[in-house]
Amino acid sequence: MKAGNTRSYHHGDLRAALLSAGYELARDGGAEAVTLRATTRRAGVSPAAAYRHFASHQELQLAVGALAMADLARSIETHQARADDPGSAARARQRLVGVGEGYIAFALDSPGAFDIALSGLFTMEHAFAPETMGETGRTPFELLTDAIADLVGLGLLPADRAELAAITCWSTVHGFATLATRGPLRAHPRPELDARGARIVRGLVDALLR
Amino acid sequence: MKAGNTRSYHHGDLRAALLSAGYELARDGGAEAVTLRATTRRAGVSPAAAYRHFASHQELQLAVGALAMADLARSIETHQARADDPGSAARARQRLVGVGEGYIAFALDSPGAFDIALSGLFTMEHAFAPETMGETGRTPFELLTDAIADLVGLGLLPADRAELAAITCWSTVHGFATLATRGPLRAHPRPELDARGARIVRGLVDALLR
DNA sequence: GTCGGATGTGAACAACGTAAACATTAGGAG
DNA sequence: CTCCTAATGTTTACGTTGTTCACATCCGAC
Repeated sequence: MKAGNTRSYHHGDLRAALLSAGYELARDGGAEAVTLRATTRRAGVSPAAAYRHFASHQELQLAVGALAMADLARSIETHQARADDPGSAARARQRLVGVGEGYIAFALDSPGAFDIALSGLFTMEHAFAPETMGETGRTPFELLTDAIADLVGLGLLPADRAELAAITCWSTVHGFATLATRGPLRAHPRPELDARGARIVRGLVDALLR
Repeated sequence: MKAGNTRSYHHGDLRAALLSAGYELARDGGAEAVTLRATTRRAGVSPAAAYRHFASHQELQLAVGALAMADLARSIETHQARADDPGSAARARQRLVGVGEGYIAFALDSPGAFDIALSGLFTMEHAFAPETMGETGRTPFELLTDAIADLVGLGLLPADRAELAAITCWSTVHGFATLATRGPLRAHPRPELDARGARIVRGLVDALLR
């Protein structure tokens, strides 16, 4: 079958088409909008067809969430790349700041994608899944632990506080992103949220590296 | 009609019965379990009856969430009361620590209730709603801002950093509670989560009051 | 006592997730 | 090339959900 011929009985790569359709639905509408029927409808296929590629509706949502998670990784990587200072200490610090900035920026830029990436029941295994990796081949969680490990390696953070620091960073940034997208802060204007997010991230990293 | 006579056509106080039934469903099962039909079923009433007291399914969930929010306020108040030190500075500090501890303890003790309290689309108006107040007549959000205001009044926190401190505290605690109940940390044993939560809260308050 | 507004019921509808039986096609074995 | 099988998509159906509308019942004010 020729790729792009949507008329034929078989689709060719329906799994990818469903993921793409689901991601579009998630972008405006969040996880709730990624219904099995709406997704198959958008892919021009009958509802039951999805069951040849996903065991259930939840698995479809999880797979779409993985797409979003990969975009989250890319957002983090972009913000990490902005290391003006080539010094290794400042660089390591910027790597951690970039995790927070990229996390928050992604949530504010595409709240629907952020929603489906994090709303689902992602477990700790999910934290290392290849399909959630960014350009550098690392998942969002790995980018965080890498940044922390670098700081420990440079003696900027005591090793026995590394794990707690990682959880604290993740908690703060995730909490702020949630409050700013789904929570009571979601009505606030975007520039204000950007400024607040930046101050929170820098303030937290400052506090941890002391 | 006599109260408690469930046989009569009219219920007496169906609104309260629905809220109570919905809260029970939420306690095991989270917000997702609070379906309109399940709630009316448990109250021994037809599905459509709910529409005499709530405009929609979402409003029912929101009202049940308010019940949970009030319990959250009570949990915070309980933890705030543990101020061993009568000194006013240590007391103010404990008020803030109590917010974090009570928040996390509530989430870990009754994740279903925590879910419906925070998952819904609560806006900033909701943050002051009377039905979400605890014993002291203050909502969770007010308990947080009160604690911060006290610290400012005692000169322990610069006034211009009060708002940012409030958002940071909320973000961190909310993020940790989310990660520990719905997120990747949910499999971890309870005592470990308690210890981590306590360390995060104390560490954060220490960092802020410097 | 009667009547009106408030409150609960019943039946119906569209949308959803899911399963089972059936239709169509791709791709390898001969 | 042909044929067969496994993979993939369709159809139909079922139960559940939120919601609406016409109807039934009851409380309380007059």
